[in-house]
Amino acid sequence: MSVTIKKIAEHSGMSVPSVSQILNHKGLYRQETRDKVLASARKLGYRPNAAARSTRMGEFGAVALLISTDPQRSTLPNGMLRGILTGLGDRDLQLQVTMLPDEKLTSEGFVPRILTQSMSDGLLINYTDHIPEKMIELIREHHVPSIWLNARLERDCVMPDDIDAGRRAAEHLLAMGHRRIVYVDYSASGHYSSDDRYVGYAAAMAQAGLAARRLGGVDGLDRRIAQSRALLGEADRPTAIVSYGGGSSNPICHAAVDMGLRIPDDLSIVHFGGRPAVHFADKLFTTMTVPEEQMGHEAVAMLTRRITQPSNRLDSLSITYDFELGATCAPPS
Amino acid sequence: MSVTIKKIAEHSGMSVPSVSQILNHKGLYRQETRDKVLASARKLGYRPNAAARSTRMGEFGAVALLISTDPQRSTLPNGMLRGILTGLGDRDLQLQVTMLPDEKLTSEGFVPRILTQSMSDGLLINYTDHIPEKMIELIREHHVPSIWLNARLERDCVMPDDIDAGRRAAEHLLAMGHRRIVYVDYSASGHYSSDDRYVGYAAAMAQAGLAARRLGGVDGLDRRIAQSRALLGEADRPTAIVSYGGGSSNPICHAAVDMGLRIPDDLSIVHFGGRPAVHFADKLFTTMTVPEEQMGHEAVAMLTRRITQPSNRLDSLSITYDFELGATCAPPS
DNA sequence: CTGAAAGCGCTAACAC
DNA sequence: GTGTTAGCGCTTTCAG
Repeated sequence: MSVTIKKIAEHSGMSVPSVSQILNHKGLYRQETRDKVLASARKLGYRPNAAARSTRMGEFGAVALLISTDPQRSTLPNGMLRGILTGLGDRDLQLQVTMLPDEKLTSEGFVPRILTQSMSDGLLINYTDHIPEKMIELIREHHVPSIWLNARLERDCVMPDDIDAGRRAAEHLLAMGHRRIVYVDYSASGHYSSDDRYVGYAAAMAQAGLAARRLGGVDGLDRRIAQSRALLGEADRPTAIVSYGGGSSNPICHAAVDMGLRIPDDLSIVHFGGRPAVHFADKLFTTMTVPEEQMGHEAVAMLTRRITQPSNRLDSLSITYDFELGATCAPPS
Repeated sequence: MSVTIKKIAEHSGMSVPSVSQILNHKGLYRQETRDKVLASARKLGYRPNAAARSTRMGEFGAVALLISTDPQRSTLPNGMLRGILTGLGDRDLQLQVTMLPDEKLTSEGFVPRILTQSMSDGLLINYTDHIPEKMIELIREHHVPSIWLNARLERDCVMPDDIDAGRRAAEHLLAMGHRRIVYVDYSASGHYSSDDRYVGYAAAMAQAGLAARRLGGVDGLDRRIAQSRALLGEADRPTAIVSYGGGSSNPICHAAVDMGLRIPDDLSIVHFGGRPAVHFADKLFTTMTVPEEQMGHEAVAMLTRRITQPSNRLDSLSITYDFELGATCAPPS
């Protein structure tokens, strides 16, 4: 059926090992013989069998990306995917993608094949949700080099620097002269970034001698708008918002517009988000942009280091956010 | 280094093939022996080597997903990924993801390994951009079962039914009593869906004895808003819009709000989009939702059929959009 | 310069 | 019931 080295050997009148050598640019063969073999290979449409090669070489030439099953949220940020794919491409590695069941739906004890078999040279684990303890144990036992993304671990982990980002977001507004700045977070994920961004924001506020304040914890768009409206209706209403993300900015913006407050003239907003940055009406949000692509890239770099030196655990890497200047911030009126 | 069947054989005092048989629940061995072998396997932490198994079996247990490199747009719709991943999971297949260079950046003639080597049992090709002719040729020559997504081919292809969706979007508005309905499309992708959605819309308009009208072809958010504003400022301004997608709805909505037109009271909008549906202010867009997950699922089903019966080319599959009733449509005032 | 021999980890067929 | 033999496609080593 398929074209093997053996067929090329027969076709070109050479031995199997010779063909292998020539196809891999090894050995000291006459140019004439090389050409003959290469011609046969091309003519027959030869494609090396990766599995056989892996078997022989003892490596797979592939790494796996484990993502959690989350019906709602974006499970695989495209920037990160791009970063990973280009990073792997440079090293001639393939990417295998597997969904990891999260804590809730692990009832039936399903374990993905990637953890029960040996089929990749390393693991990239995008830890956005709650992976069952059992899975984490399995990953440990697997003894395959692993790098975690978006987790908060001492070693072998790549994460965005949310504290720094929170601080810089607040500092941007403080530098413009804002004093009453509130942190709004309507996400309900429980991810550590929620707290970290607040911590950074609060640190900047403290340094400026100002009180920090955090809003959120309300479910449903209507109730979020109502809460935002209450905030903006206060006597000493805030002049600026640090918003956890798009889902938090929307209720705030809608409430503001509804109350006749203009953005950015009457209310400034900095928020966090992925690429590409989003708009509010015709205005680009001033955004602390998650360095997704770079995270993917760095994760691959770390993983390949761990693959070549399996014993060396690596210090985790914090990646700073990009700051994207939009049109949703102005000095307070 | 790693635990092989051979080590289990030594540890349990059995032969290599016997261990293999027992691990694969084959042969007629005594329960006692089975237990002995399984115990050894567990104790040593055995993980079957997938590459060796593939070599022996002549199949890879994996399919590849080819996506195009597009820095801007979402290259891998998450719904589709989910559909593919769950579909493959049911058949115990792995997913390999590869980026395919698009027409423009193929100058250097880079060919991904997935096309030069034999390393998957089939290909899923998400054809959103312009893949170089040379790549398509290579895919043909590869002789590996392939299914195309989002392309418009007679065979071996899964696509959403854009014509039907365009028609249904218009019909929804017509049924509410709208007569002046305009199709707005600010996408610049040149994807066939642009035209197909219009064709469906136009067909519904024609059937109602009304004139179809198409707006778009303008670049930059400001100019789009300006054009939208002009449209809504006309004497016989439209009372409803069928919008190609979020990027087209935004300028329209912004212009409407700015001109004091309320949505949906003064202007109704139906648009096309992925999941989850998006909001305009506090209102969910009435949306024709791309059946991403189902497309992924069906594509896998078709691909596995082609893998088991390689000669049988399959008729392409059109998948109907889901209709999601939002709050952006109302009868004309 | 080239080919014979050996082996990667695994499985199918067939002895005994 | 279990072990022997053979072989998947490929690469490495080494003899000639």
